[in-house]
Amino acid sequence: MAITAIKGMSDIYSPEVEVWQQIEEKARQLFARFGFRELRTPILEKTELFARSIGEDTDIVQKEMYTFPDRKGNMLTLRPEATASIVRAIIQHRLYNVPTMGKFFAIGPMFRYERPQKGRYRQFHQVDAEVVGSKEPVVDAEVMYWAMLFLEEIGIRDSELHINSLGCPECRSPFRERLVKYLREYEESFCKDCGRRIYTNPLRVFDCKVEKCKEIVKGAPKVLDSLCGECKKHFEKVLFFLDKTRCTYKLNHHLVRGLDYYNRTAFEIIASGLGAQNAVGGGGRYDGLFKELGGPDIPAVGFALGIERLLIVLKESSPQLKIGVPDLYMIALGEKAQEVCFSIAQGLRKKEIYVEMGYELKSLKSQMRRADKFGAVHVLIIGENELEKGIAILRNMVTKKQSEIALDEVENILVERIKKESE
RNA sequence: GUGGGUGUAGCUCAACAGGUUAGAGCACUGGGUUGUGGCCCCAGAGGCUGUGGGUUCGAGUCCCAUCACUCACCCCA
Repeated sequence: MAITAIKGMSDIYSPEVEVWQQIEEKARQLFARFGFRELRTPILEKTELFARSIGEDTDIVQKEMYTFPDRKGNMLTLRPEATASIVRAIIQHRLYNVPTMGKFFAIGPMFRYERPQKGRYRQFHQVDAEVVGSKEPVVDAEVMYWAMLFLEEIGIRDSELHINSLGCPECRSPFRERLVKYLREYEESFCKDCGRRIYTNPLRVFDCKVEKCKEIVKGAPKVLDSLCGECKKHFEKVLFFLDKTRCTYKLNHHLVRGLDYYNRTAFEIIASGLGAQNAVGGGGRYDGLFKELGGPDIPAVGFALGIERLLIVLKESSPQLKIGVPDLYMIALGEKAQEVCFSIAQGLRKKEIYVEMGYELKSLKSQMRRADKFGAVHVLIIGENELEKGIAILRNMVTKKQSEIALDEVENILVERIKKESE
């Protein structure tokens, strides 16, 4: 049995990889317009970092991390998300003191040990953004706007922005108590999972898919009604600025995030076609995380988009993009001709022209077929006859017109012609 | 970790209720007069039917196990 890739981890190759490149390129461009700087961190970190930031009791830490000892016995973990590493790096290098910084982005692989399914893989990739140093609601709105604009620019139109506020530690715990009290009254009626959730993570009961649970939850106290004055004001301003961006959004008081570090603003971007996982991205504010990780008390907001999920959504709507069509396809008939072809090809490539050539000395017919498969418009043919006359034949595959070009002028003429066409 | 579905050619799939050399389309290679592509025609190559057992005179087909893929649950991007 041949060796295959690890479960849940895939090879990305053409033509799909070109879509990846496009998405990444687009993200970089858009980040630049907003003043984000790239921050590349190692994909491996000390396990403790994730345990402390994501939360010891979360599923991610409990059962989804790729954790193993290195040769010295130190426990290491492949990052399951980007925020923790970025915050760690910012603290470590005191990047919060650099006045021109504060907006960071990262693009790269994340790892979670889960059973793969549609839109969920063990190695997956995220576009991640973090803004640190401001507690202002404008920032929350701007970050969400970035995400929505990005989706629009890569061609995803029918996505929904869901938003909620989780409050701060002060208003969250009284709310939690009230919620648990309410849920307990119906304890018997809940599904098995929710019965457990009441004690492990009561907020999660909100997004249970079981009908009877949904019914009960309708009457439950809402987070938004329990916010303290400050949190309420913050949330209202976030919505105010969001309105200014003309992004449409939905208040979703059932929205809960799975990581411990979130407070106040929480949001998710939902799109169809993803199967059971309907979120292409999500994020929120995490004002306490820096302090938690031993840094100064700095507020921050961020989010992540799953590239694989973006691709799934895109696949349904966008047409296949045409890629890699050579500017010129060169055909050589015979060894002598191949020698000439070879040097012309390299010369043209040096002048930034995409040249393909047939490396096998096959019949003209077979080489023409290959040229056609590449979709080449211009084909240059050199055989024994041409060599004798010191020329090459240039055929336009669309018009079917052929012309002769002197061999020693081939490079210049082609460069000129092809560059002119591509303008 | 739990449950369902599926494994036949590079890809998409056939093969009545077990029965001869396991087929088709697309893709691939060559050819249709000597050196000209697409369309069409002809030919060719390509499979230990995921793997290992079992039942049977006989297994792609039935049974068991195992692996892989896939979907869903838990949870998340």
